[in-house]
Parts: sequence; structure tokens; C-alpha cells
Amino acid sequence: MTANILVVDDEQSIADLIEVYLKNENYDVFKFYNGRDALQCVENQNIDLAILDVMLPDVDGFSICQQIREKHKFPVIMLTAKEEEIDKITGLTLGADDYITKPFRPLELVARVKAQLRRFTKYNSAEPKQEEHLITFSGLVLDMDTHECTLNEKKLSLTPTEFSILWVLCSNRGRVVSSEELFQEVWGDKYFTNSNNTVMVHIRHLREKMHDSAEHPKYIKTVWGVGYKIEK
Amino acid sequence: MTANILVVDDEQSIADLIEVYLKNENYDVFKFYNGRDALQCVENQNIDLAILDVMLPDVDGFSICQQIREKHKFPVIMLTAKEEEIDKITGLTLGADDYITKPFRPLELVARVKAQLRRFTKYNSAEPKQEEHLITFSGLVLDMDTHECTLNEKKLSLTPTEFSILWVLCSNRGRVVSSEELFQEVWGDKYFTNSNNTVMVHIRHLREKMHDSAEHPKYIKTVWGVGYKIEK
DNA sequence: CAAATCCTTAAGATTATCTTAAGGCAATAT
DNA sequence: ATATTGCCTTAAGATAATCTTAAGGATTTG
Repeated sequence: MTANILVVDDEQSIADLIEVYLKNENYDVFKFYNGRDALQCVENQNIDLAILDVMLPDVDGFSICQQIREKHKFPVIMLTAKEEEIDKITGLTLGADDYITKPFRPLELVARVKAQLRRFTKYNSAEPKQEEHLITFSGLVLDMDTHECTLNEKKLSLTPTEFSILWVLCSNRGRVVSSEELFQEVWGDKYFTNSNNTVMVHIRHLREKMHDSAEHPKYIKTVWGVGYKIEK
Repeated sequence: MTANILVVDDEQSIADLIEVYLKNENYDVFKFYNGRDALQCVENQNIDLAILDVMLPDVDGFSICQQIREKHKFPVIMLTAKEEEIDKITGLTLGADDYITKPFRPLELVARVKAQLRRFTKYNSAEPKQEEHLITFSGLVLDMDTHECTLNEKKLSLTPTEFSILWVLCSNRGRVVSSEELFQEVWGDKYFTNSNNTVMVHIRHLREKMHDSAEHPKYIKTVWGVGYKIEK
């Protein structure tokens, strides 16, 4: 169920952030701010998956990926800044199993990691473990892989943000989740102000699509002064 | 269970206030009114968590945070005045694990401190200690994380203020808590006048929701001339 | 019995949330 | 390239929940 994950990014804040979200999912994280140390780690530790920034000060992600591939089989996910030209990226991410552009949403990163591990164990072990990419309960189905949502056999077409919010609420159901927490989980940003009512607006849209109401909620309940909640 | 906490704020009254509440929770407090002395302390003492005001006369909180991060791993919580622009804040609190805007409620501060320590020990020790965010006794359950309250399996929907008052009473049960003390704990405001009967009104609402009465109290007992009390 | 403290109630002030709509941005199609 | 579409964010007004205040009544104390 758990796995050793290598994280390499010279931007410490980003590496740290990734570490937090992965540890939150109970993965063991091996974090480095440069390529050299990371390569050493690969030899000594039993790594199951690597997340590499393509732009590193010493060795670039592409080289690391190549060197990993010479001896190891585990999946590699590349991180690329959005501004970097697509040509460069296609070159540098060659050989990677997936790549994610910065800034990314924590949920997305975690989902991709799980998907890769799922794919990998599927092809490499007799007893494939199943990571949770589905949430199902009382008529509601959420599929993280396809971002699809079904409510009582009817498909809801949710936007990415709406889906993420509902996902977080559902995976914490029975517990109240504050706007701030939702914001952090969905946007990956620590800084939330009360004047920011964007979470609220998306909740409103969600309720609309679920034929829910704020006054007599069937699904998303408002807990005054605390946050939102879906009953268990 | 206990921990060494560094507190830095140039507003002495605020630093003193924080000290009081933390000591009340049995933490050891190292308090400073400027950044220089605080940094020195970090080197000599075995600090477990820091609370830093972002706006300090000599070194700002951001710099302190950076300097701490170079050598230490403990969590850092930033304090920011509400008026300070969000841009400034995002810059200055970069690298912090959490931030709290002033004015804050003491309970909130304590809760955040506990949360950080919980998170930290979770990632850094084999035997994760559990800090108390739950109060349970004789049919009553209070959950600080979700602000939920259950009495004899029935859910009570308390307002934030009501919850806070009940929390303080419960965590001091067996002892009489004065209106003034309640006011300070819940509102974080030092100045309480006797003509202020707002605590009393909330007690009344609490009793109503708990099906309690002032004459024959099952839970919240009035101690004449002293305050309120919940039996042990 | 008088004085002090506490209880209850309700109205007004405050604060949090809801709703709606408009503008900006980004992805997609022409 | 440009146009179109859909999504996200922001802002402002409306609504609802909560908080505070104040006043009168009740209870306890001395």
C-alpha cells in the first residue's frame, strides 16, 4: 500500500510542498534539492517512483531519467514549468512515464502518482494492489482517473475545480472541512483570505448541479463558522 | 507531551498573552520582543516550534524563518496583522507552516500549535503522540477539529462562541471558571467589565441546547459570586 | 428586607454566508 | 491567427445566523 518516492526539485519550497502531500498519503519520501544526491539515493534505496524537475542546477531531469532507466524499472514523473518551451519539454521529458506542469494542484499530483504506481504494480506483481481512485457511496460515484461524477446513475458534468472540491469533501465525509482547508487542498495555495469567496461560489455551482440547496441540503451541508460537510 | 515554544513579537502585550495561554497548556515558552535575541535562543535551546510576528523592528519574521530553516526542522507559525496586504503576507510568510491573523482567539492559536506539533511528531517519530483535540466524558464529546459536539449520542449544533465556552468549561472541569476568565479565554480580550453579560447569555443558550436549567443544572452549575463549573 | 448577583428575553448590530452577474483568462475550434 | 466557448474569479447586494446590549424580573446573600 505504501511506497518509496524520490522527489527532486531545486526549488525547496516546491519539493517541501510535494513532500507534505505525499507523506499525507502515507508514502515514504526521499527528497533532494539537486540531481547528484538524488542519483546516489537511487542506488541505495529501494525507490518505487520518482518525481523530477526537468530544470535542475547540476544535472537536468532528462539525464537523471536516463541514468535511472539504465538500471531501474520504476516509473518517472517529470515536473516542468509552464513557461518552458514545448520543444524543450518534449525533449527533456522523453522517457518519462508522465509529466506535470507547474503550478500543479496537489490533488492532481497525488492522483498521477497513484495512477503510475497502479500501472506499475499491475504489470510487475502477481497481486496487484489497488489504490483508491474511486469514491462511491449512496448514489454518488467519483472517479479520479477520468474526473467523472455520477449521481444516482445520472452523469454530472463537473468542472475540474468543482470535481476537486467534491472529491475533498467526499474523502473527508463525516467531517467538517473549512473553506481555508478546501482552498489549500484544491488550489495548493496556503494563503486564503476571508474576502476570497471563490470556494463558496464553486460550492454553489456544485449544489446547483446536484440539485441541492443551501437551506435544506441533501449533500453539502454548511456548518456555520466552521465549513462544509458531507454526512457519512 | 510538552514542548519548547519560541514566541517573538515586538508588541509585548501580545507576546505576554501568548505566553500565558501556552504555559496554561504546559508548554515551555521562550519569549522575545525582537528578532536578534530570538535567533540566539534558537541556537542554544532545543526549540520544538516557533511563533513569529512578521513585522518586527529589527529583523522581520521572514528572515528569521529563513535563518531557522537553514539549520532546523521544527514548524514555524507566522502572525500577521489583518490589515497587512496579502501580497506582503505571502512574501513574508513564505516557508512558514501556518499563519494566523491578528486579532486571534487564544483557543485558535493553541489549536494550531497543537496541530503543527501533531503533524511534526507524526513525520518525525516512530511513536506518534496524540495531542488532545477531543474532550470526552460521561456522554459528552467535544471535537476541536470540527467544532462538533455530541451529548448522549445526540448532536448539538453549537455556534462557534458557544462551542468555545463549553470547551473551556470542559477542559477545566471540576474547577470554577469566572466570567472574566471565560471572556479572556474565548474572546482573547483582556478587558472585561461586569456590565458585560454576554458570557451569561451564551451560557443561557448552551443550557437551552443541552436541556439544562439554571435552577437544577445537570451540566453547567452556577457558583454564586464566583463563576461557572462542570462537575468532574 | 435590602443589596448584589444572576436569569431571561428581545431588539438591534454585526458578521458569515448565499446569490447573481460581469469581466478576464485559457482552452479549443475555425 | 482569430474567434468562440467554457471556466474561474471577483465584486456587490441580499439573506440569514449569530453576537451584543440593555432592561426587567428572579434569586441568593447578608
